[in-house]
Amino acid sequence: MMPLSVKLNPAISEAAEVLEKAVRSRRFVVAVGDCRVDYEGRASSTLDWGDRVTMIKQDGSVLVHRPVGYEPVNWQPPRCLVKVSIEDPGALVITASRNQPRETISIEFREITLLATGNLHDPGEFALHVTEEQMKRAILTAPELVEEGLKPLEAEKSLGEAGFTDIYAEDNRGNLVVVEIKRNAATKDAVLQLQRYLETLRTTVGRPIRGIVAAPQLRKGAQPLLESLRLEFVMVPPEKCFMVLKSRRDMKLSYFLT
Amino acid sequence: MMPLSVKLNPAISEAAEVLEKAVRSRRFVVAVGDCRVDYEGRASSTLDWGDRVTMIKQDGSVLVHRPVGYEPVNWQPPRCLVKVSIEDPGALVITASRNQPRETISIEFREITLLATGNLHDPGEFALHVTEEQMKRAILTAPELVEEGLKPLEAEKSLGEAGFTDIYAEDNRGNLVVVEIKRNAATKDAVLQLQRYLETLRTTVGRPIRGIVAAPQLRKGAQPLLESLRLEFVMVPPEKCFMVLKSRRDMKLSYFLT
DNA sequence: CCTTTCAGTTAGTTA
DNA sequence: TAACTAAGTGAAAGG
Repeated sequence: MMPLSVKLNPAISEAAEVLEKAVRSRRFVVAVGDCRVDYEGRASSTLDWGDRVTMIKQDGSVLVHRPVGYEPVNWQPPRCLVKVSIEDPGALVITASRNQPRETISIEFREITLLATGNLHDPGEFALHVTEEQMKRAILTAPELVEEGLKPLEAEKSLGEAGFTDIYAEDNRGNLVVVEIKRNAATKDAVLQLQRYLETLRTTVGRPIRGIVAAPQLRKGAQPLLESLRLEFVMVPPEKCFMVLKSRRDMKLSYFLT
Repeated sequence: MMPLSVKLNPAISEAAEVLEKAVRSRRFVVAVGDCRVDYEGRASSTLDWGDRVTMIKQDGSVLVHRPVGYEPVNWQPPRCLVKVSIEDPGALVITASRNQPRETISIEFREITLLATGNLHDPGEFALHVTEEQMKRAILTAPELVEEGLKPLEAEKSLGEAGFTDIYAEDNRGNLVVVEIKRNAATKDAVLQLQRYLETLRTTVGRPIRGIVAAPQLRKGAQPLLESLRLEFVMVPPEKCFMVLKSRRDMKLSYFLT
């Protein structure tokens, strides 16, 4: 990778110079130091003096991280305008703003311990397996994951106002079946969503319709609701979906190999 | 602040030593380098080689940031177990795992450009203003934000199964009023939630009941639903709430000062 | 500990 | 661009 420019305990004026240049040429910045942060936008916040890690990313994202916790305490999303200035002598201020919504954070440093800037080269592909989308593909590929004899008619049937069903199918006794897929334990909300789909469909379709929640698990609180609405739950473990997708990939592979 | 220990382009073995010690004594770690990441847990993911910034926080959180985007590409929440090991010579691996749910990420470095460790001292207080809670307090303080003559009866009236209303009030014609507050543009969901409250209330209360969504804005898609359910929308800008809370704070202050 | 709800949610997809 | 929905959502509050 390209070498980083690293300054230890730079003077505020020197830090400003380096930062200014890095921001202008859209380089990555990591700054560790004693700062305070103000935010004004959808809400507003203040954060008093303390040691934090600030990152300015190559797309203009700005993140301020405290020494604990998963989330940044303050931030600005990609494509914001970053400016560097010296307000008082001895006070370096980074301002990051965007419109729509109009938001600004300003980070004021009174001491910078570490300032590293450089170009990070990251071409690596990221792949996340078994999302809800993939569960749907798996069920469309192998409907027996939900029920033997299930025949998918449409994925994502539109119901106008009410939204989209995950899977719209037919069982082997001629009932229509709406399948609502969740990759996590299904909540009441999932059950209510399915119910809304069914209500909408029943106003336009004369045939009997079943509603099935397909998920790895059903939340305790969702069980009574499910029963009272006469809906069904089928456990579909993500691993099985993964196997289906994997075997499909393997088939494809063998198809190309033979 | 306590000085950072900073290594530039350390050998993998030296980096492992420094990291191991830092993790053991729960110090903050920032590492910039060429790595790949695997994750296995609720889902699973792989990330190929590239330059990233990895932080290990003092509470055990682990974050891997690509050079773009707000979110970490991989992470582990606070209180996970972090281990450092050398797998192949020239390959440093950081493993972070937790139970409940059982999850692991492993970060394999083949090159480390910058390794900084130290104790960050961050006592600064963080204050976020005008949350939904504060909007509620503002409306309870100044009900005219919603409607002239509105008299709050209860905040958070419990409706059993159906949840809690934000504000339960009475208008100047003797109607009951349920106010649903959103700090952002109100969605269909907000309208449906309000509708559920009203349905529940109407089974037990004989008086006419109005339902009002109080929010800075109403989402377009929520408008027809609102009308069809005969509910109302009142625009309540967060700035006005902020002013009400501010003036209340000022009053309190003057109360203490006089 | 489990469940519910909110978030300055962010991010992705589609009309 | 706006709206809608999922997320390895995370975090807080309540039972």
